[in-house]
Amino acid sequence: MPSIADVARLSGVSKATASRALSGRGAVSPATRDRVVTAAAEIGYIASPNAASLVTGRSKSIGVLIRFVNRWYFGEVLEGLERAMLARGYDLVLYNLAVEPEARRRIFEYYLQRRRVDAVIGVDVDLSPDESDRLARTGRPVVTIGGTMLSAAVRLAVDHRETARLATRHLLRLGHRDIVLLGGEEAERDREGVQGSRVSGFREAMAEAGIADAPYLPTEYSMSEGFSAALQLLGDPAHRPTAVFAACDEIAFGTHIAARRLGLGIPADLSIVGIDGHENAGMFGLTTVEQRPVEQGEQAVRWAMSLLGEGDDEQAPHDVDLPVKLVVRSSTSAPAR
Amino acid sequence: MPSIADVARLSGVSKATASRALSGRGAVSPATRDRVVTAAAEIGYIASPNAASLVTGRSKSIGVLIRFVNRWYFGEVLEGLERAMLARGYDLVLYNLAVEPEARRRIFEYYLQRRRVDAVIGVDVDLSPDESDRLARTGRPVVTIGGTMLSAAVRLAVDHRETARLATRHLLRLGHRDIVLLGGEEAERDREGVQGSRVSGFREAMAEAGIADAPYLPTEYSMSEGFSAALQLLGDPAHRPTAVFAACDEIAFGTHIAARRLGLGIPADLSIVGIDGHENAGMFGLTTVEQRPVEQGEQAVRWAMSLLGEGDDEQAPHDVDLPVKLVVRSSTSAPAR
DNA sequence: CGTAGGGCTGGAACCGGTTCCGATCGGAGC
DNA sequence: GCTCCGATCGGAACCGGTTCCAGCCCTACG
Repeated sequence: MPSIADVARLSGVSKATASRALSGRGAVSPATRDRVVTAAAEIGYIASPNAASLVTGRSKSIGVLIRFVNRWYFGEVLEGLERAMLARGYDLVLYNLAVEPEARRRIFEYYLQRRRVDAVIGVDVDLSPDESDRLARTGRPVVTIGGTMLSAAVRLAVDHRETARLATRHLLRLGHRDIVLLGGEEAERDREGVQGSRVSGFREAMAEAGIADAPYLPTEYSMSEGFSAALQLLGDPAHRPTAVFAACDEIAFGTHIAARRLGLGIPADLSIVGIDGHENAGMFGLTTVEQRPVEQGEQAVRWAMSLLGEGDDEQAPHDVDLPVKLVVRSSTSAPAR
Repeated sequence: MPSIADVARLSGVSKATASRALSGRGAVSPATRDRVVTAAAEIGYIASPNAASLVTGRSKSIGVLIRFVNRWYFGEVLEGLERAMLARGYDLVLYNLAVEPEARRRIFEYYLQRRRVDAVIGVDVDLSPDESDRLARTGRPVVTIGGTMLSAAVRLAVDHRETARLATRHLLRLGHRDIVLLGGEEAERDREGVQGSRVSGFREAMAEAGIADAPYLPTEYSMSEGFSAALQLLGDPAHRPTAVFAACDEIAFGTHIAARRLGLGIPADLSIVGIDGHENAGMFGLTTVEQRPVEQGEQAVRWAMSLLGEGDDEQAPHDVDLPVKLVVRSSTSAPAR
């Protein structure tokens, strides 16, 4: 492996000038810069970021703390993060928080402390005050997409409350009154304070329409859980709602399948609206409130770069509202009768 | 940030002894080791792997080259990789190959060359000879799960041909003769040479039963593509097969949904068998050949460690056959009539 | 009692970069 | 012609570890 000393020798300059020529910092005459650069190319020299990090304190890598790694939304965000980092010369170091508590502790007490990453990006993770504190003490800039991270300098988030209102109002406007929210897991209630949850957005919109305490069924964010919950909910014809608001598209898919299995036509007998903009939404003709997870990842990297002083000098804001968009397909219509 | 010099000073020894005491290499008296260790704990010292990597050449991180990051199988493997690396003190550096060619080139020509990772694990990636060569020249040990990587020292792979045979024979044994394979994308034919593809396993099993040139429909490995392909395949009652062998579970799900939409009962009018063991297989009652992607990831890390000399001294084999298992559920039965 | 040998330890070199500081040089300004 | 200044460059220190090597002490053995 060629080192910068080899480049220096080959181009007849000192290590110092070779470093300056290659990094672009400091004054070097155009002629010598040329010589150094061609020499480096000739022997295939590539600087070791590890060595550089010792003195600069920058390792050209970013840690990603992610809530899951194997769910649709997270895979998409990860794709965006990866792509954006790759374009800027940064490595992505992955820390999955969906592990047992002991392993999670090690992430905060050991991995994040060993000055390996220049910044941390969180993806929908909820940190305890202690974890947040430990993260803050590393002195690294922190960006987060959703979740609760007290130590984040920049927080990107979709307004869940508003998103839920959008979806709910769409159903209300079509004439539905008997709507059930599927989703809104227990845990989400804890996050209420931060941004407002999907549950409260749903209930607010319903309340505006004069319907108090609109019902919801806690469900995990997965197709199979949505399926079983929907089977239960829709099984009794006497108490069947005319519309289901699924807290994510995968729940909506499960609901869709359950409904058809029960012989219900969609949207004839049941309207369904989801949240996410999942790639399979089109296949189900699902009306949904789209978010753009890949772009969310890219944007998170943009702000992380800005915090690291590698950005386009835009001032990083503290809070960014991520856009969502209602996309109407064939799964919603006015209720029968 | 405390450095090893701080630890040394506090415990009254030299940097050299402190290093020996903490790393466990070299002779240190139990008494001084104790002093050093407690001093380190007291000031919260954590060694910088970057600094250590300079002299040891080991950075305590492993690069993961992955074909996709946002598909079920890959998310599962990633989970296993992450968990296993975390347990052993290694960082996971992610390189997603599902990027434009220019970015892909940079991964091989730049990122993998900057001696950041100690080893590379590939997940179902097909490397060009040039890419393989570049990877080999880094001198890093390489482990791969599936795919084609010439430079891999250890290759874990399910026997796709055998897997397809298993699934096909299951259908044949139930009495099906009219079976169509959904999947077997174009690209897979190129990989024929390596391990035998699902297509050829299917055809061989069919040929054993006296059916030559059994039909298959190239389809991308996704639910929505499976859905449209199945709609097309099953739409014409005159040429409808009695069973579909889906090359992956997501295609099987799509087929399932398409079949029911066409009013077909499963398994009454159509049997379906898939491959993967997807978490949603249970929901669809899908008969499938299970593989264990999380465990595959864990195993890949085990062998990488072994190649790095951190393993349990087992000799790393060159080829490992990953186990699969036929799980029969309600989506298959004898054909009607 | 002398010596060999082994256990422990510290000094110093080193890994591969970056950056501080001082030296050199050439040209502008007087 | 002399001074001054800025551009350019090299030497050396430094980042935070690891490891080579030499030296010390102590014990075992002849």
